[in-house]
Amino acid sequence: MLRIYVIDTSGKEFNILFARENQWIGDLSTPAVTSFYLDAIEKSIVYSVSNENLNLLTNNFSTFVRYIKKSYIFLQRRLVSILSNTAEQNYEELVRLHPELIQRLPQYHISSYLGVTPVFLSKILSKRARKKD
Amino acid sequence: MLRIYVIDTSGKEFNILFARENQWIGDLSTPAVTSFYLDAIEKSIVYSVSNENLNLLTNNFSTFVRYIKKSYIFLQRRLVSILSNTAEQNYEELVRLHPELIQRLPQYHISSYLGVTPVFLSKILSKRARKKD
DNA sequence: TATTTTTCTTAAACTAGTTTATTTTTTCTG
DNA sequence: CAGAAAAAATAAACTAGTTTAAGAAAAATA
Repeated sequence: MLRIYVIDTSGKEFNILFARENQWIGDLSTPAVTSFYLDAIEKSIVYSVSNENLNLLTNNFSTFVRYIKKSYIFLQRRLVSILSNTAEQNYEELVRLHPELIQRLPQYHISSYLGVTPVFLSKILSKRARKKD
Repeated sequence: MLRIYVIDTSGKEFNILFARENQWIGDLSTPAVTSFYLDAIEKSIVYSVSNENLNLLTNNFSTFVRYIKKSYIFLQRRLVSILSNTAEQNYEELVRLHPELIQRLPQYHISSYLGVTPVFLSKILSKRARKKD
């Protein structure tokens, strides 16, 4: 399992994207704009595509177009969620759409993905647990 | 000038993207996922591309790839800003990167873009004004 | 220009989320 | 399996952002 994250000016990390088996992950922006870091959360076998080969793909096939279109939609959806929902709602959505991530990732990676502190996610979870009684 | 926005479950609008003269705007997601609305903020002349023609572009040329790549990077950057900055910092960034939007749009469209209430943006502005004395 | 409508500001009480510190639980390592 | 290290929970004091409501300013319209 891999993740892409950024570090903001205050040194805090934010997870942007996770990748599981057989998934593509990458960053299309030029390094100048923002620094994205790629990190293996679990032991992984990774194949990489050189920039030249990526350009060949880009120019000749619609695979890349489909990939980036999908990524775009995913990102857009995430932006909308983060703009319009509370962290609690976003957590529920994550449980609903990607339960396997919650099983597999340590809590602090989830909180970083949701854009809240680990402490606050823990609060959300204990509230959730109380509710289920 | 155009905008694309969503309406969340509680009926609140969030601006996702603005388009000025000679810019492309659109939504790639299928209607099933989320409803995006397109709205002209000022009197505009708009040209549209049919889905079939868009597919032709997509398959044969790299124009579309460049466009979507750029959009993706823009969106990603916005997500990072919203995750890691306060609304005040995001406003300053908007002033720095897109001052023309601030001139041109009513304040409530800006606040909706930043993901805060108009009331809170007004607070930010008055604080800013006090600082400049 | 007077009037109506829309946008913006201000204030006060509230809720969501942060920070820091301490304790408990879980996981890793010898 | 004991001890160390890492992750998670809890609490308390704080800050960022919301909500509601009322008034002021600006823009549109007659």
